Amino acid sequence: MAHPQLPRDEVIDRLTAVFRREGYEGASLALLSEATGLGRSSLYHHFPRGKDDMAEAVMLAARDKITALVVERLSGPGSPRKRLEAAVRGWDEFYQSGQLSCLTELFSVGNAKQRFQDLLLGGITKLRAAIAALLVEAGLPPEKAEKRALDAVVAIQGGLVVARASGDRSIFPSILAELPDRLLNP
Amino acid sequence: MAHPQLPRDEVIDRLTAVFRREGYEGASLALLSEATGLGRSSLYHHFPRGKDDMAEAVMLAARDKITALVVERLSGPGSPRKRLEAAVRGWDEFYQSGQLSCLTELFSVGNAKQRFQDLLLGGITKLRAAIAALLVEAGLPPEKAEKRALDAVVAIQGGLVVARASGDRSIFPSILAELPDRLLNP
DNA sequence: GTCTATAAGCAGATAGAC
DNA sequence: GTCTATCTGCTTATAGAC
Repeated sequence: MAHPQLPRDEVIDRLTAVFRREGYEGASLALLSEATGLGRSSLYHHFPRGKDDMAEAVMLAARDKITALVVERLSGPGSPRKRLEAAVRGWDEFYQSGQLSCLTELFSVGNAKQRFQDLLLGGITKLRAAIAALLVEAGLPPEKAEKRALDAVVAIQGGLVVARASGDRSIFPSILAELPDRLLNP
Repeated sequence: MAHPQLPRDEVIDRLTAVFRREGYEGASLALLSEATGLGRSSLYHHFPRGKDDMAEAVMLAARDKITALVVERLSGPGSPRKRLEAAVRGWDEFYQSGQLSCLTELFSVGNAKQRFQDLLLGGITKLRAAIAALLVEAGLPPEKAEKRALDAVVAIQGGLVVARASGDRSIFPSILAELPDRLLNP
């Protein structure tokens, strides 16, 4: 493999798959190298500070993706229910129906926690805010909207954990399907 | 430290703390040795297959603890609400109000996943069954009871993830506090 | 049951050729 | 932009003294 010129986005996608499967500590340079088809030194060329830089790039790309697939749909045009349903499809796509684990989870353990806590907190905060704003617009009192927004984030994260630990692929889609009614119910 | 004769249960508690903080891959023998005050070789004396054996002992001890603190309380004497409230106190104690992460989460990633998936699945299944049985006894139709039992497990796991990622200590206790009403409501 | 010493291998990381 | 070769330190694991 001489000059494959794999585009950066594709490289980051493959790195993301490894971090999701193995966790931060488990994602060794050997695995990351194998997944991308790049030698270690090539990885260091693209990510000078090594694994740290790769993890950061993965986190930023995930944030952008969840912003496009979920957050922007929540605050886009259309009725609150339609927007919520669009966001639900976005979550399903982002987590591939629960088969993929969440980086939030994996990057909040051990060494990775200290480095990425700010990013994690920011991501969760924005997501909660976008859901709450939609629910207020749908007519819920602000306090109730905040509470349900947190419930939604908790249900999604918990759904991913339980789905993975149970090996049951139906759990996550079923949680997502119930989300609109559960949130919008008066 | 010559012959401290630390009881096995205490050793396992200290190992548990490391696995919870660092994850399976992040829990190195150096950290495990430091936490227990035992040299590497002493650890191998107690756990001949090394880290694998330690992790297994930690998982089995956690299963026993959650059985005593939660599952047995759910199926114990008293009204369903009282039993549920007792179980909620058990969860709070087991997770120290959400400050501790769940082994379910940490052991369902990478290498650890293959080795411990059976244990994880068994634990979640028993917990779901115990909650569902209590809800049926409280008058809910079986299907609804099953669904709410899953919701409860999801809320707890998700609450731990979100609490840790947010660094907000109030989230987990607040989820626990709402659980009885949320589950028993007709 | 604990310790010291050590082995063998893999981790992350770097230098320099092409 | 990729490669090969190499380095240092840490990883798991074992042998054997006390």
